Amino acid sequence: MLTIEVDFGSDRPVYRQIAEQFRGLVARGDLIDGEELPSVRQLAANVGVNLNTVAKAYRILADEGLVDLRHGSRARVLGGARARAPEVEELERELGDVISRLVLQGRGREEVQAFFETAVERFFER
Amino acid sequence: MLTIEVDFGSDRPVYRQIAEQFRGLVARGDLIDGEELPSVRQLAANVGVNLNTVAKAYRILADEGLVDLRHGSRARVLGGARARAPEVEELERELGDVISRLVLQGRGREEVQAFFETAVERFFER
Amino acid sequence: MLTIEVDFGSDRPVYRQIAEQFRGLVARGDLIDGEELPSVRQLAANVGVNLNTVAKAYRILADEGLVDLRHGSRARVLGGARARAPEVEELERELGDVISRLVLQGRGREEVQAFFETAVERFFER
Amino acid sequence: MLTIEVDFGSDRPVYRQIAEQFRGLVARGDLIDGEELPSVRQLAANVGVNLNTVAKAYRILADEGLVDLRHGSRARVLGGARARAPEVEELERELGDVISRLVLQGRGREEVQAFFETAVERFFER
DNA sequence: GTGGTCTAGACCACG
DNA sequence: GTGGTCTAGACCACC
Repeated sequence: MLTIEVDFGSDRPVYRQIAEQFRGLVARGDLIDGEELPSVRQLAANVGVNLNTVAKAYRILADEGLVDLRHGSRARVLGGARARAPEVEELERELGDVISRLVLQGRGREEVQAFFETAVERFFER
Repeated sequence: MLTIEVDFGSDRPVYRQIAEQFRGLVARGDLIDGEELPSVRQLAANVGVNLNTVAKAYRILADEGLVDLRHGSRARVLGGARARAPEVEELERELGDVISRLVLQGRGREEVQAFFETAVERFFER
Repeated sequence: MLTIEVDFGSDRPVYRQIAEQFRGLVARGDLIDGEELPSVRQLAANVGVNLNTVAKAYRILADEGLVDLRHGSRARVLGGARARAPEVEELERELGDVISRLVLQGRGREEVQAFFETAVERFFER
Repeated sequence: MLTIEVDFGSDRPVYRQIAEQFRGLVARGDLIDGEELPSVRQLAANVGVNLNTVAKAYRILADEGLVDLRHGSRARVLGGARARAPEVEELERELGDVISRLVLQGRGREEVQAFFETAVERFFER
């Protein structure tokens, strides 16, 4: 069974946390083309959140083109998935803020680089 | 004059966008110890938002230890400031999601690395 | 129903008065782990202040780690809460000034002691 | 020369910090009946604040009946000074909040008592 | 003139 | 229905 975990203490909305985790699973290849996602009810019960919250997460993934959502049948991962809008600018802005915060912690350029490399390794080698 | 820009279409609250930009300016060294920030009213007028919205952004920066906010005088950058630890875990999670999105755009490991390196360069060499 | 009272004549801001009273209720154990606070709107109406003023008070309590503030659901008291250290020095200074004022009212050392003991009793035995 | 110190980082207004320190000096008997306070200009220069700020502090002390303020001559300590309004309720409220904050730090009744006794000792034995 | 507080009221995000 | 964001605008506290 898939492990989805939610941090209720976080200020990131629950539905985003869920969507984000599925995005990660698809990006990593842990969920592949045609594979079924848990049903909304099942996942909601497992995670301990409202049905609508899970439904909202799935809708986001569908909007991004990552899953195929149909009435009556389970949500399925869409294979040749290529995320929707390029949104590169937003990613750049987001990265920029991460760098700022690392620098304000007193880290220099090399340390920031190292932090990034570790993150990439962790992603690809797991 | 300082350039602060706000995207009203974004879902990130305006006050956060403002705080984030100042954080960047301080991290980059474009704003240094003791330097004055624009007055709340001035900036609010320039950016085209309400006074309270700017005030909220300044309050965040003050809480992070980046600026000194005092009654009756302009807000000033705090020099030896080391921001309130922004929790490394959150930065890691945030980075992880950026990687996911890059991968879902079809980028491979090298391309992700390159994207990060470009971001770091852009930050440090400007 | 919770009783929160505000003195509009005081020079202490209303939002602080509200936060202070909740702090007292939690410290006294009148509000315990998991218990719900009144909704922002409800309390605002009861006390006769604006919604934002109450929200600001709740935000302070959340920042101190005393309550859990979450979108869509009521604010709740956080149990194992240990408030953000309020800096002992400040408490000492504050106490020092209270002593000065008591002395200037003509009270001697024993009377000051008695005043404090009464305050402690009142706190713990109610 | 009198030592008055101001913490610009504090959120307590400077004029109050100054008034508070004089109040302490009078309560402790370090400043006695008829004794002269430094001139507004002198003190302002020493402390590094605006003339008006010191003047405001002196005005507060005068309003409390602690000093005699006259045009043309130095401010003098008033001997049989008995602070103005009894304000006992405010002192009680203030003490109550100090107790709350100590308790929220995890201190029990005895520890709170001890904290208070230490404060009283420090005041009277210095 | 600076930042802070508060209001009334609209609209959004979340669960 | 909950808390969050933002506005327009008034008034206060501080220096």
